[in-house]
Amino acid sequence: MNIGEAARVSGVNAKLIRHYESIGIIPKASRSESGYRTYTETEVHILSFVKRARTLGFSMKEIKKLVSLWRNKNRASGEVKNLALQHINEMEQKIFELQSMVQTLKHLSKNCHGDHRPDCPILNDLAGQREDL
Amino acid sequence: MNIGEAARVSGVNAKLIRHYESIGIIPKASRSESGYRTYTETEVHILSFVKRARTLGFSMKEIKKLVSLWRNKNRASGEVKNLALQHINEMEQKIFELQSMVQTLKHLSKNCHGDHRPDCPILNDLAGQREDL
DNA sequence: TTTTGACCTTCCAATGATTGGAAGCTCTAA
DNA sequence: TTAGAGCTTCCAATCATTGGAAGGTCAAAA
Repeated sequence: MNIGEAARVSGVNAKLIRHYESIGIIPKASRSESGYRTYTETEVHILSFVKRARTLGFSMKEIKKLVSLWRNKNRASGEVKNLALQHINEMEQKIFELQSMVQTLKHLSKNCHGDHRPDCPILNDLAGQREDL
Repeated sequence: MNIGEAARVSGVNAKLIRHYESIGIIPKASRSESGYRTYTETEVHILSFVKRARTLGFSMKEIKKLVSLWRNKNRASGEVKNLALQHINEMEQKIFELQSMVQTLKHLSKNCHGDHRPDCPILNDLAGQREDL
């Protein structure tokens, strides 16, 4: 299987597959006589694994760890769980921050006429003139 | 006021102030005889404005727009409001995505022993073996 | 007066994840 | 044989920020 087909099957585009290989996320692909990368089902499986982990918001650093844990038959589930729990915490923190920003901006927007008039509570806030919240 | 003091007052570090100047977010600072950047209250005010907008999650591109709207006395509030509303939508979308990831990962973690045993639902999911959700 | 140390300057590189393009080689089908 | 799709490598850009190196400037202490 060439890189193009591996990309189609795994859902990770060819450019990214080469990149993942270059930074050591996935093992180096074997090559055909002419130098083309060739992939087996196992390797495409790893690519799908990476794709899924990205969908779940893991960083490439974390994914590197997860892939190695997965490839290690004697892995302990504790390490994986810790990684997941830590990742959940980070995401929940991020959600909290975003919610706080949304709340502030919604409030400011509600009080902004949003027409041709120049007075704008949003700009006023940014300029340091806070209104009561 | 030198860049160091401007950084202290505005809360934007010196390195970043130079960077903001170089990409045109803030106007070029005037210089002392020896070439040091000098800042007035007005310029520090702009820096605080940028800082606050970053806190609210605006991109530098959006902030560039906001700064120019702010500096333009004849600005219409409509444009600012649209920018804010669009930004709110993007953040809410991001929150939704994060919440979905958290939900999935929490479920998988709950069913993971998290000990020395090798069986791990999190890895199983990543490897493509979805359990019922 | 010299020296120390804090502060300033510019420039270049790295981060993280991905995307883009250029230049060139290989394969397949017409 | 040639067109074009697919592959190769390498280098650069994105975004916002941080880091370091190499060197000039300023104020106060020795």
